[in-house]
Order: sequence, then structure tokens, then C-alpha cells
Amino acid sequence: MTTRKEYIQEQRLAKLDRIRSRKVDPYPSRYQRTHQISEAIALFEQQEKAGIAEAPPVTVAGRIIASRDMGKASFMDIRDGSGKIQLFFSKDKLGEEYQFLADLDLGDFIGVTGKLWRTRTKEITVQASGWVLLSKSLLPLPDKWHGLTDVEKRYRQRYLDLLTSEEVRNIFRTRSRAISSLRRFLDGRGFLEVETPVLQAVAAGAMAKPFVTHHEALDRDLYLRIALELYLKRLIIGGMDKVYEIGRVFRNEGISTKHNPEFTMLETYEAYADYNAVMKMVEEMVSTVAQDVLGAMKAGFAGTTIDLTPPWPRMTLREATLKYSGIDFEEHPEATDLRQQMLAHGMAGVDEKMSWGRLLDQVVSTFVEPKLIQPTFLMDYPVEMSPLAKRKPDNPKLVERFELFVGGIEMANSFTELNDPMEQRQRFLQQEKERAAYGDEETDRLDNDFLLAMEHGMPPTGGLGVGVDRLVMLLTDQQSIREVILFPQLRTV
RNA sequence: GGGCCGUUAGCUCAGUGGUAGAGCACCUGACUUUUAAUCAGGGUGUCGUGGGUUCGACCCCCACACGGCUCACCA
Repeated sequence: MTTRKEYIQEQRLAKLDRIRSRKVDPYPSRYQRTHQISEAIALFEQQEKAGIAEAPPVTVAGRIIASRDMGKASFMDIRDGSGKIQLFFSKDKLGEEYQFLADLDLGDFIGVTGKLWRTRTKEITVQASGWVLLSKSLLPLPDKWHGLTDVEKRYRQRYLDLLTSEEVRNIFRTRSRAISSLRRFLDGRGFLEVETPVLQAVAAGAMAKPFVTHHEALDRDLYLRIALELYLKRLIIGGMDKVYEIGRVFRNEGISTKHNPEFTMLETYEAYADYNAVMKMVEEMVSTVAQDVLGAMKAGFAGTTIDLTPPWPRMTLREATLKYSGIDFEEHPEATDLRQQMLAHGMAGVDEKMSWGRLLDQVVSTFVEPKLIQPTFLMDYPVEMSPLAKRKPDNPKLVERFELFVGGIEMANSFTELNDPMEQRQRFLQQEKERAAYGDEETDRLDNDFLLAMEHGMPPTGGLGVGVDRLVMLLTDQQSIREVILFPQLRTV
């Protein structure tokens, strides 16, 4: 039985045989090009501007993405990483070599030498004086006009998606530029970029369920990090006053348009700063990145325009929940009481087995977060929700913490870091108690080694975590995190 | 995990309880300035998988797989 795909492949294999029978290597080891395609085009435009009639020959290489055969002359479009250019082949110029073009297919890579000129339709074109096959493709590319629309295929075979979609290529170009811009911003402020362990004995520093793995030689379980936090704080303790890390963290949780099991986090820690200073820095950082990447402080997102010009409004969590849900959490300090309020305000699916902090988190995500479209800082969270943050001096029930919301999505989380080792131990123990009481695997974990570090003395510090993927979603107007991650997690088939 | 929707040619998509369709791609031929080239001809399919109903299933039913959206979960 011959499937259509096999039929196409047989034809390509036959071409491969013909090519080899001419003693041509279809996969040569090297090829010397003189210009990237965009460079060749720039060169020609420059010379044209200067009035130089005859452009020097160039040698370019790329993948054939279109072919228009005219009999004794033909056109092809090739693309490399920098752009695309048209090629012109004619029989009177190439002689016998011309007929071998018949063994080329869309998808093959070729190298071409020739001089540049404009066709009568004004397109800059390489007039081939010689060409060489650089790599033969054996499978057809997706439809040149429609590209790939099957989302599953787009993610599983991202290379095809990238090949056929300029938009997708641009998303990942923007992602790269945004990350460079983040680094530039922080480097410029004297932050030191560091790398900390991915494999950890205790996965602490956030409320999330970790992935477990096993180290054979040590014969012990290790966890993939769920946050960068506790190791970066160890560095603050070690006297690195300003540090940051951009790295992958892993959370063994559900997949959604806003969650991928592995995602990229930026965390910064600055000694002698507090959350107010960090807030200011975040505004500047995000608006600077937007300016760098978009050339503007405004971003179109989900059909609205988001204005990132600082300063951004600040609201306490209490104000926000009162305003958007009508619930004043300070009046309901017990879990049963708060749960009742939530039910009274029409919330469904309020789990019996949730702690007060988790319940309040529900209120915030249901009523408050969706309303925070323009960039907004929510400040001053209850201590129950924030085991690593320092209490407010004037209200010990609250901590100096903020979260940044843009487009209804949480982008960043920050606090004035708790640096009292005795209290930190108590907070960890409280978390452990809650885990026991509620059986919640996401409750933060006690990290003795981290406490040991803190007991040696930790300066007052402002810390920050930014969801880089989500920031890229904002900058590229994408509603799904999978669109900004090259290879998002999918079930293996 | 629940609900809804989807899965047909390499790609994009139509389709009917009774022989499986189009465009692009591909193959053959024509063509020396094309731009989704054009013109003439060609058809290369496990209709997601497995059951069931039926004289007959791509279509109807059930289960499963994968994906999307959504709720739950999750900062």
C-alpha cells in the first residue's frame, strides 16, 4: 500500500538517486556564503542609492520556499534566518546545469552565486551564475498560503510552524529581545546575573507542587525547583547585594492558557531595598522593555490598549477585595466565617478543605484579578498567604508584599523579604502545620539549610519574581502561554 | 478531573446511511521576467483508534486517544 506521503517521498528519493548518480553530494559539509540575504539586499539598495550601476556578485544560501518555472527560465524564492530573496535562473546563462534544477523541491536548501539586479517588477533578485544543492528535503512543507492551522501540529512540529508563519517567528524574536532587554536593564543597575540549582533537596520558596526525581549515585530523591527565591537569598546573605536569575522553574500542576509545567521566571533581590523601591523598579523595567521591544509604552492586548507608562496605580488588597467583591477580609479572620461570606457572595466550588489564606486567594482570583486590566499593584497581603514576606510595622497581620496585574494576569510578585530567622522558622512551621491539616501539597516547605543561612544574618532586602512568559504574552498580544513557549508541554502520543 | 467542540489526502478545508471531493503541494507536458505564475493532463486516502447498530457506516451509537476552549486546579 502506498500512501500519498510515501508516494511523494518516493519521488524525492528518486531525485536523490539522480543527484547522486551525477556524483553530486546532496548533503555537502560546508558552503561559503558571502552575505546573509538581508545583507545582500541592503548592499544592493546601498549601491543603487550611490548610483553604482553594476553590483558585485553575492553568494547566498537558504531554503527554497517558492518556485516558478517558466521553461527555459525560472524563479525561486529562498529564505534564510534574515529574510528572503528571489533567484533567477536561465538556460542561456547556466547551460547544461539548468536542467538539474528539476531535481530541486520546495524545502531544499541551495546556495547561489550571481549578481543582484531588479527585475522589471522591481524585485531585487539574484541572477544565478551558479548554484549548488546544500541539503535535500524528503518531506513536503505545509501549504505555502495557509501554513499550519492545526494547533496540535503547530506545537508538536514547531519547526513547520516557524517555517510557514511570519507571525510566529516574530513572537519568538520579540521574546528573545524582551529577555535581552530585561538583562540590559538589570545589568545597567548593577545587578549580577547568577545561576542556582535546579535540582534541590527541598523544593521551597513558593506554593506549588514539585516534580520529584531521583539521583542514583546519591540514592536520594531530589526535586526540580519551584522558585529561585531561597538560593538567591542565600547569595544576598553572602554579600551579593544585587542579584538576579532568569531561569526555568517547574510546577507539577495543571496546564492551561496561563500555565505551563515549566516556565521562565525572573527573580531579583536587592539588599537595602523594600517593596516600595521594587515597585518603582518594576514600573521602570517593564516600561523600558516595552519601549525597547515595541517602541512604545502602549501594548494592544486582548482587544484593549494597555498603557504601561509609569507610575501605575497602587491599591491595597483590602481595598481591592472590598471594591470588587464586597468582602472585607479583615472582618472575617476565620476560615469558616470567610467561607460563609464567599458563599453569600455567590461563589461556587468553595472547598471545605481550604485554609483562610487559600480562601482569600480564591476571592482575589475570582473577583479582583479579572478587573485589573491596566497595570495595577495590589499591596499588603495577609501574612497567612506570604510565609517569606516581612510584616508591616503598623499592622502585623499584613506583610509588605505586592503583586502586579496586567491584562487580568499576574505578572509579578514581590515583597520586603522576611529576614528574622526566628520568625521565618515559625512561619515555615505554620506552613507545615497547614499542610498536615489541609493535606495541601502546594503549601510551602520548611528548608532548614536556608534557615541556617538566615541565622547568619540577612540584610533588609526587596525581592521580585516576574513571570517572563506572561510578560511576553503581554508584549506579543497572545492569550495563551503556549504561543510564547517554543515547545509547550503536550501529552506524549 | 467535569462540560462543550474538533480529528477526512503532505497542507488548508468541503462532504453524503449507498463507488471519497476541491484548492495548494506532488507527477507528466508546454512556456526566457514570474510574484499564491499560467495552461493541459494525472490521483497518491486505515475519513483519529477500537467496538456496536445496519443489507451497507466517513456519516448513527458506545468507549478510548489526542487537541482546543472552558470550569475546577494553579499565583
